[in-house]
Amino acid sequence: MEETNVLIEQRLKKLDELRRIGIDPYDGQFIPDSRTIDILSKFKDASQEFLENEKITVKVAGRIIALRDFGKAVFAHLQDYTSKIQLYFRKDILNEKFLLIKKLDIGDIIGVVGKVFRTKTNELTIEVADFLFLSKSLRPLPEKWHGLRDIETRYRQRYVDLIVNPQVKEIFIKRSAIIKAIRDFLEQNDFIEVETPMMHQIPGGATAKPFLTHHNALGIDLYLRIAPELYLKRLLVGGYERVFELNKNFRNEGISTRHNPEFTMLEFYIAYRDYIFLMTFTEELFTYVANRVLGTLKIPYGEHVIDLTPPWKRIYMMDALYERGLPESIVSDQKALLKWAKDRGVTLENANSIPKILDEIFKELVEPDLIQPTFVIDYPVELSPLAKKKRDDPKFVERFELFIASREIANAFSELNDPIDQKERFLKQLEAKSLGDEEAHWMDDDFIRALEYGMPPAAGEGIGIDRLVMLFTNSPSIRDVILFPQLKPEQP
RNA sequence: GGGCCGUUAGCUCAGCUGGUAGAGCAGCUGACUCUUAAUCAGCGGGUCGGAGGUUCGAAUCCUCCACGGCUCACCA
Repeated sequence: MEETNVLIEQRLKKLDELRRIGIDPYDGQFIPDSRTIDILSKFKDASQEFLENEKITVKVAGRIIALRDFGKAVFAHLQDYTSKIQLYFRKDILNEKFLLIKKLDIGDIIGVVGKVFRTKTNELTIEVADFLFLSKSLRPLPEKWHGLRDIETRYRQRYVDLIVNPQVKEIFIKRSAIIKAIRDFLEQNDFIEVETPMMHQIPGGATAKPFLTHHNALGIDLYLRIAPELYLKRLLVGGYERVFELNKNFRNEGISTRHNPEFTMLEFYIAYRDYIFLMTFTEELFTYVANRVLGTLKIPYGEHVIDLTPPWKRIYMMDALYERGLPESIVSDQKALLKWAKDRGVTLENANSIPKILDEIFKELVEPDLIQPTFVIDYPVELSPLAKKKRDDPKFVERFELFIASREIANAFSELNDPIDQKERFLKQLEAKSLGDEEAHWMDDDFIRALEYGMPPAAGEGIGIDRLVMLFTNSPSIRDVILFPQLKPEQP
């Protein structure tokens, strides 16, 4: 990027002038002893008299974000990771070093040594006794009131967004806290965290289109994983009874406010439990995280207030459909079902079977109303090739999806551990694949082999972490909770 | 992929039915030792997203393209 403009040239000139008098503004060594937020809170109530007597000297480092020049005195604001504090430079204190302030720009990173005092307007300020260039900024920052608004620039140059939009920085701090809380909760419940392959020879564990890559030395194609599920279940076979993995999945599909091609997923598996157990466990997990990160169970999201107080609503998928007026008498009559759905404006492009039609009806007529946390229970077996069938109704599986604010946040089921049933389900998926269903599951012979050694009965769940963070930070787009969302290249 | 909207100075934005580009902030020069949207005086800064077209004349109208946003479709 060879772009130059007057502003950059002026800064390059200052850099050159500094170097000519023997100052390399990238070569500074400085270890701060205070963070701005600690100074501000420690002396929050200290009077100017007290500060005058105590002569408290601090060392802080950070970025200059405002400069006000008065000739023989200069005010500035310095921002570090925690907050920002005012600096006061005086010619009669800094003497010849005061001239260096002419080379200082908004955006520069400096280290400062000085005394804490209060200005006439009562603002805690550092009277600078000495300062050091730590990094010269060559590009101008966005202006101070409007900041950086342009969404494209905010995503492409997130570093600038983070410098000038403090609320953006807060979101990612919160994201980190959420993930830490999840890990702590699972570890308190005797789970261990594992890492399974991200490069799969057979992409499995979800219905989705994978990314394809190639390993040169092995001479084979590999797929970026669409889910870790089948590997985590192999670990159940191996004897781990509580495992989780919290990391990226990759799906070669559309990008939207709810989809990024790489996204973060929590999957966890627990032996000797079923999906009913997981509903309560999920309520506990969410309330633990919400209490720790937000300090409340009532969280604002868009125009709604989501109440995470358990127990959450539970409804059978089919009952939800009947509640919307679907006549029970037509659910096994594909033609009648199609007509009923079409009459209500449901789009049915790929719905070529009864379960898929039901799924479409559900998405269009039920999901939008699922604002408060709701477990939707028991799905048609065809939609869930890795879940255990219901004992009393083999057309359905023991599965729930958790919806909050009309979004699917979690998906869980009692895991299918019957190798013969699993093999048949895979064969059915292969059939669908041969009929053109690009996203049907692949046969995974090694996974069948693992099940043949015996997998304990278990329950497993996946939680979309990005969507969870969206919910907890009141963010309308997934790009607001992913530091570097995927975009098309800038230059063609 | 479809529809709608957007792209003008480093940033935030004006720019009417077509007449050759503006403001604020930021920057530069100068004044100013308690300001905080500092103030005052002066100055510089543009491939108007790109390419074609219409026109005497295009930031403005038309076409195509690129990128982005929202939305629908697709999709956990």
